[in-house]
Amino acid sequence: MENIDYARVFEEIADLLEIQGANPFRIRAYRNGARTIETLSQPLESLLADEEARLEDLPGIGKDLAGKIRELYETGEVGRLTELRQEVPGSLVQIMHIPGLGPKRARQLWQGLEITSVEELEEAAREGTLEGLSGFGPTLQKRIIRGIEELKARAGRFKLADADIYVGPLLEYLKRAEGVDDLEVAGSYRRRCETVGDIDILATTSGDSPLMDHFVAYRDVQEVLAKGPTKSSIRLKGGLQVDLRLVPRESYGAAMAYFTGSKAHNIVIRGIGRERGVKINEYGVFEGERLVGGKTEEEVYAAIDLPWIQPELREDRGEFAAAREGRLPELVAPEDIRGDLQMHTQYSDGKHSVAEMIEACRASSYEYMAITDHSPSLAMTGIKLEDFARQYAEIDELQTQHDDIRVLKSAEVDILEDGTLDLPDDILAMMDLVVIAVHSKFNMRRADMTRRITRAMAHPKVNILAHPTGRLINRREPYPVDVEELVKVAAQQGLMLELNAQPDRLDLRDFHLQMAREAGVKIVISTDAHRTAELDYMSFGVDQARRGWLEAADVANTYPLEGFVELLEK
DNA sequence: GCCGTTTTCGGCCCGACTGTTTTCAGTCG
Repeated sequence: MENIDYARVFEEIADLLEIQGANPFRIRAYRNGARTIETLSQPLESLLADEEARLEDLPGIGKDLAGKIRELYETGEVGRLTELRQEVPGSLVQIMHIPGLGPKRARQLWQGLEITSVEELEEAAREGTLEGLSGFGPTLQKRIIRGIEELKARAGRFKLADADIYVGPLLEYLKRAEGVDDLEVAGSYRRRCETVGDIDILATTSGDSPLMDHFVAYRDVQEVLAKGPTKSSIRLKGGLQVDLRLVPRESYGAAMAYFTGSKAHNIVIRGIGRERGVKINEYGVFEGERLVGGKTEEEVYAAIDLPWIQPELREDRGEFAAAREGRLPELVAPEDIRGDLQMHTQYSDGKHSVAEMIEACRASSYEYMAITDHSPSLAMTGIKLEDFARQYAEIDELQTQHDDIRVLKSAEVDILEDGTLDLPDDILAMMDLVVIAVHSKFNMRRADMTRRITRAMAHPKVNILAHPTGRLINRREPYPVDVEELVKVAAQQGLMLELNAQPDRLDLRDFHLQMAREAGVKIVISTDAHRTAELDYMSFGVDQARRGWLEAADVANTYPLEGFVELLEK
């Protein structure tokens, strides 16, 4: 099992304890433990195998949680969780994750109306039988129905970052099977979509390879859904479905193109093929019955007189015209990134100190970085007003110790309801750059929200608008806002827009990035790291940027320090 | 349930806001 699977067990225990009304600090201890495991830089199971390593040395893991980790490792389950599931219907956990509902209301539904599943809840909400429960007014009922609809729409889809956790080790395992030649993931995973439904792996083998047997024998298989000589399907313990297809070598490129998609992209390919008198399918390129290509993807595209198109662009969003006209973008790559422009420290809600964040950025060979703690209006999370001078003095002091990285003084300044900024001008004046963002009052009307943000963007000190739509993948819709207008204002005022690389934000969306690029607005890809390990989220930001057609020149933090600083001047 | 320059039990991050009520649960970061 992967670390995330261990973390999920602790999260589930925490959820069930919460419904039971257990001690909140005990609940938090489980969540802290889950967090520690999830952000561990090495596989928990390699620690477990290491005699020397002590789980109890991990932060937030004591004797009890360490015991439960070992129990899960050795037996595949945790007794306490099994007990809890008997005491509290496990399906209440799903109910608890519907926006507007929490542990108390989940328990209320269960004990008051014997509702234990999302289906029962939906029926009750639609029939209005929730009225009888105190606290369940008409607004909340509507919210519940909407929440359930959103839940269904995303059912079974994994965030790319979560899928990544499973795919790496699985591929490594599969490559160890005898006779495996090619092995690659296709599908939305290869296109680096923000979420993936399942994982499609294609392979070619030589001789009598045991690949399919090897595949279904993987240690993390929950269920073998199908097994045949050319296609097998498994469900992993984490719930992710993986299909493995064995294809003939001469069809590998055609199959790769076909299974990478998108569907819309493939339809265009086949259509152009038909115009030119060739048939293109997952087995190859055919003239009549004769196979004339398809060993590589290049051959497929060549059959319709086009250059190979990057998977991230294959959405039928202009890539065919660009390919025809020789103006496919040269997409930004992880190694182009020279700095990270949003991160938090212990001064606000970050886990690590300024010094630790600097060390981590130096380890990434960045040339520059910005410390952007939350402004004070975020209750108990934001940095205290009087701490800015102290933090900036600390940065100055640390800066004297390093000439290989420039530490920019900044803050993630909250945009208040009226579009003013949450910090006075004398504090803003101390900063090298100013990042602004919305963190509260999401339910404004679209026009009002747009005006609120553009007013904040008009402040002369502002450089970057962070996570411009506020959406959380699978959890929260974007607040209503006119992104086109934000892009226009950014272009007019020489502001940059952030592409937030947190795997559950990836905000802006790919098509917004394309829009910004066309308007000449520079994008910064920032991790918004709240701990050193999260600086690695940069790669997900780069994936998203590539889906948005961005080249290095479109991304401000690919510029050398001097060039980046010039971009700050408006 | 974890943690500790407190070694043994008390502290652990919480305040404003919203929808619903009339005292509270859930949501933000």
